[in-house]
Amino acid sequence: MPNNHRLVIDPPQPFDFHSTITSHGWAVLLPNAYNPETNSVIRVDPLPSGKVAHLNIGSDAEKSGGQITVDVQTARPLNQGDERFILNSVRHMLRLDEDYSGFYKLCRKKGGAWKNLLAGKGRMIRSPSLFEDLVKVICTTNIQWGGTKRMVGELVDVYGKPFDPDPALKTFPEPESIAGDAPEVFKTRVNLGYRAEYIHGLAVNIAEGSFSLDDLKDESVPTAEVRKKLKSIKGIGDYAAASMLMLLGRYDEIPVDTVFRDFMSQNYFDEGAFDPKAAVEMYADWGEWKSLAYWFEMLESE
DNA sequence: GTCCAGGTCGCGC
DNA sequence: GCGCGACATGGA
Repeated sequence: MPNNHRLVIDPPQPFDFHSTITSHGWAVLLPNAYNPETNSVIRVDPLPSGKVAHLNIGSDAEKSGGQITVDVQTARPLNQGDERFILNSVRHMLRLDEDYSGFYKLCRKKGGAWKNLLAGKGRMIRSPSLFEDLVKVICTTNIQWGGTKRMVGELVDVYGKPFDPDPALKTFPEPESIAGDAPEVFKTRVNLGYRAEYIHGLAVNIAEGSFSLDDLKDESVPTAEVRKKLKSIKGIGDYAAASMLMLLGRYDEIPVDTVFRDFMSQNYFDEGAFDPKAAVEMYADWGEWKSLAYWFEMLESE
């Protein structure tokens, strides 16, 4: 008999739940799933106690600003440590502790459509763990979105921990789980193409402790150093590093990829005249908020 | 069948 | 520091 438990979080103000979970594709990359009817994100996660939990992260209010609800389902009752872990995890995913006042200040100054962001937009959903975000970002390079979903889905299916009441639902793999297979075996169990050795290598390095994710999370470390550390990971180049920096809450660098090229070409350049340096330069006055400004300008224009 | 994707690597200059 | 081909895989 599964155990159900509801956790409630009061978000900071302003806060737009729907904008946060739909701010990019992460909400539909396994183990995440988006339920448009309830406007919630579902996901399965391992807990410190060893249990596996099914989370339904939603917001009770129709409008932004409402309480965040986390409906947790587990095979056996949660203990306090698990509960705290889930709350921290959701806070991290939704970036409830990130300060956007500097960004909003610039939006107010710019006026016009930028004011639409003041109602609590600007948050981009991320994964509970940096390993998951790194793997997912690597899986967005040199491939279409459908391919990203397939590869991430295979990883979850083969290396994730099943959720007892419904074993088809699985967690995102721990580095140890992937590192437990030899690289040759890993390659045959999931079809990741040339990315297989990048992801397996990263998992091994993290599992062995030779690559520390804590350095990346350290807010006192200058962005240039974090960037360098990110780029030392095989498979993480300029675009992926800039994307990871965004997920880490550092917005000084714009990820230049086909999405950026297409958006900028269409809106700011004559046919075929796109110039990446000039395009990036257009966001110079956003200072430490450049990539966030670009991203939400693009979302708002859709 | 052929092309190529939310790029990156490793090489040669 | 810059240009360029190779890169696995499966969907378009």
